[in-house]
Amino acid sequence: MDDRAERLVAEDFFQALADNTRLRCLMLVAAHDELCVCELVHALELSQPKISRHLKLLRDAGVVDDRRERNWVHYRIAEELPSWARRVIDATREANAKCEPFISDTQRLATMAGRPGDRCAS
Amino acid sequence: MDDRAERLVAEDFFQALADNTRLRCLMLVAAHDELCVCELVHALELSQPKISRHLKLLRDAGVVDDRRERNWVHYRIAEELPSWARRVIDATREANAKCEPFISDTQRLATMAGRPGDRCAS
DNA sequence: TTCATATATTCTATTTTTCATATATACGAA
DNA sequence: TTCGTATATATGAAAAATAGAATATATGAA
Repeated sequence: MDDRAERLVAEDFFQALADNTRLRCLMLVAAHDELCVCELVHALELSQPKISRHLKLLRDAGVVDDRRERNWVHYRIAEELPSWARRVIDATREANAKCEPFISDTQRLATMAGRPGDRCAS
Repeated sequence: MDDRAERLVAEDFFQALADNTRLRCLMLVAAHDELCVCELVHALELSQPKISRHLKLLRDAGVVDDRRERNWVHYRIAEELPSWARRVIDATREANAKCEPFISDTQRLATMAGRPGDRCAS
């Protein structure tokens, strides 16, 4: 009956960002257009179930979209994300990309071998 | 020994915003330069201890400053707040000011009688 | 079908957060 | 000092979030 998208509630959005694992995932995803779970697992050096659980929360909050391609599930910033929320993510990234743990996350991702698609380092 | 200000950690900042009571306080404070506790209690229609507890959390996170004047304690957005965090708050306010519960909060504040300083309605 | 890889989910314990209530403190006036 | 107003804190219970470990599902290849 009511198929319009729910509006993004600010409290829910900030709740989704209020965890370091989710923030680290989001910063990487925002910087790379699209990343799959195994890339995040490698970059953050955390267990796969932990990454997966937090990605689900981000997806349920409407912050990211997922796309399956063969065995991989690729995550990206949700297209439907309101522009204000997008601006929040961008401002956060600009200010924090040069701080830990985001520097190291980015570096580990960049040097990861065997990435899916054409995202290999060498 | 080390008197530099701690850098604002993104996770802590978003954690501070991840609660409706704190968001409602913050949206009002950001829109009004300075508000005291009793104004927030009136506008949000919540108990004084509850407001006070959440304001303390915002203050400890470095998001707001407080200033005592006679019996009243006035809260404002922290001067030291990094610009990226300020942009986050502004983007949130621009997008959400016309949504509930922020509309009603603003209205109740505007019609509140006996406000301190020269902030009376009539 | 079976296997291997990639990802998701369930379970249970632990930690963290939030709340209402009661009490305490700070300040100014009398 | 005592009172009244404004604000802060302490306590204990309830609710929510997070975690690791084990298990389940999905896809494609053999």
